[in-house]
Amino acid sequence: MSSDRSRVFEIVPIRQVDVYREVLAQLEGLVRTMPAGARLAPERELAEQLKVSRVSVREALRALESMGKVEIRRNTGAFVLDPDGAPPLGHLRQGLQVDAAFLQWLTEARAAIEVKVVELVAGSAADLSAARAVLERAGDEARGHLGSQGSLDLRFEAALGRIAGNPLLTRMQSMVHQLWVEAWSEAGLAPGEYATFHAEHEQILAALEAGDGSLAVRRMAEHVDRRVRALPQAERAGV
Amino acid sequence: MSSDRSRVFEIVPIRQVDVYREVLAQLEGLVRTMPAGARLAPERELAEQLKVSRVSVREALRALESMGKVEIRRNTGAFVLDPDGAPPLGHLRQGLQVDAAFLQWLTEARAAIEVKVVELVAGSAADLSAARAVLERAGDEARGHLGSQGSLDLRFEAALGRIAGNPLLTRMQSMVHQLWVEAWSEAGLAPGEYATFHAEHEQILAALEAGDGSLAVRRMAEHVDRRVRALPQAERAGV
DNA sequence: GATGGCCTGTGGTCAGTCCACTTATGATAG
DNA sequence: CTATCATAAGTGGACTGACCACAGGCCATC
Repeated sequence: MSSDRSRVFEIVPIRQVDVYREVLAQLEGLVRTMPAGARLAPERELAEQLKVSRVSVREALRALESMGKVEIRRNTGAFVLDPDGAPPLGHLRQGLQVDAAFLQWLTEARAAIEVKVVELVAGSAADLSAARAVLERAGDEARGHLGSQGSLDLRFEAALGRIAGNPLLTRMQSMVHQLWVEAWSEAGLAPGEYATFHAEHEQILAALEAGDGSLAVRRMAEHVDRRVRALPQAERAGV
Repeated sequence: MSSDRSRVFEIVPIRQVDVYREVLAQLEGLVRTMPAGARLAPERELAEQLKVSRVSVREALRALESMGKVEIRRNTGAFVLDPDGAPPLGHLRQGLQVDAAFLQWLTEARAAIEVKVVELVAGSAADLSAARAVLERAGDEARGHLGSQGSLDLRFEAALGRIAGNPLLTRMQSMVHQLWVEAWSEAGLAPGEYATFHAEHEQILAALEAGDGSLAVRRMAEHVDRRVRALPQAERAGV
């Protein structure tokens, strides 16, 4: 063969690019430069600027949407979502049904996150007033109209998450919280009496405010763990 | 007006359903019943069965794809993905660039997960031989050709994750690991000498095998934490 | 048995069209 | 002047029908 010549003519595989992937990449970059809530250009305009068909733009937008990066509102446009908002859970939930085992797993995952959050907050000497405010307000709401019962429990912990100042952890916390709400409602179980949670939250925050980090960590661990033990026996069978 | 009649004819808002959403929901259900690796019906066929256009099917498939539930191979078909495989990270990474702060956050998140994993394994008296096997093999590979250096570190922990038996935690661990690999390579830093990691892993596993859970937990916490302290000074500035 | 051409199935892409709804505009009635 | 209600423009949702490029199997040829 002419293997000597192959030194001169470099043979290189031709990479096959999907148009919609290219569009997706560009739109991802575009979204990154835009503030949350901003509106993207209309599909037709994007298609024209990118010199592709509307179909390709739409497919890319669909992908962006299910990645949780934009929200597409009919007849209105595509809007950039807050990265710290509700995350997409499809992958985490895939193939898992809400039974007693799932609630157990979810509790363990939640414990992992929340305990770390408390640990970080304790070690940072950060301003706790935001958490204090949330806790007070949740208490008031619970004593008044007991409307939004379930999520009250999580708001305090979300506040701590923000204080911890770790966006990665905050987002993972947000996933777990969302799963938590969905799972308990799907299982048809009440998450429990908020009054109890409130007292426990109060103790956790008190420990943090007193500067006793390890006590706060221990209390949070117990706080989350108490949920599993409170599961009805009937549900435990369905593993 | 004839407000008295409105008692008889119940007026109810017409819910606006997006076809592609409906298709997505059905395909999600379909995928759930199929084993990983199985192939979905061709787009044209799905479209015909669902009585919708191919466009709508394609948009739903795009969404499924970016949710990490299926893989679409050109000219070949859509295949069901393993839920415990590589998860989509788009949302977690959105808006965050890989700098020293990010590596710090990532380490904290990883610590949260790994410590919980060890805790669960310690409390379950499960069979540790799989972890032992991975550890030995990684050691051999490291001593031989030092090809796949970085990920060796994570394989042992992934094995522990599987042993822990919490799919939710396993998937979150998988996300963190994938982020870890990407981040270190993007930052252009070597994750470190595997020999050191191996020794630490050995100690963790030894503690588990000896039944000393709290010691194993402590060692894993230190193991992960050591990474942050090892960050080059130059990188620390770029917060 | 190996090679190379051919056919079919399949995903990728496009242009063009129509529809339903949101929003803003502006005319009209009070 | 205010309030109300048609009207028109803008926009996402959906469909049709077509064409392309490639993977994989089939088959005749060498």
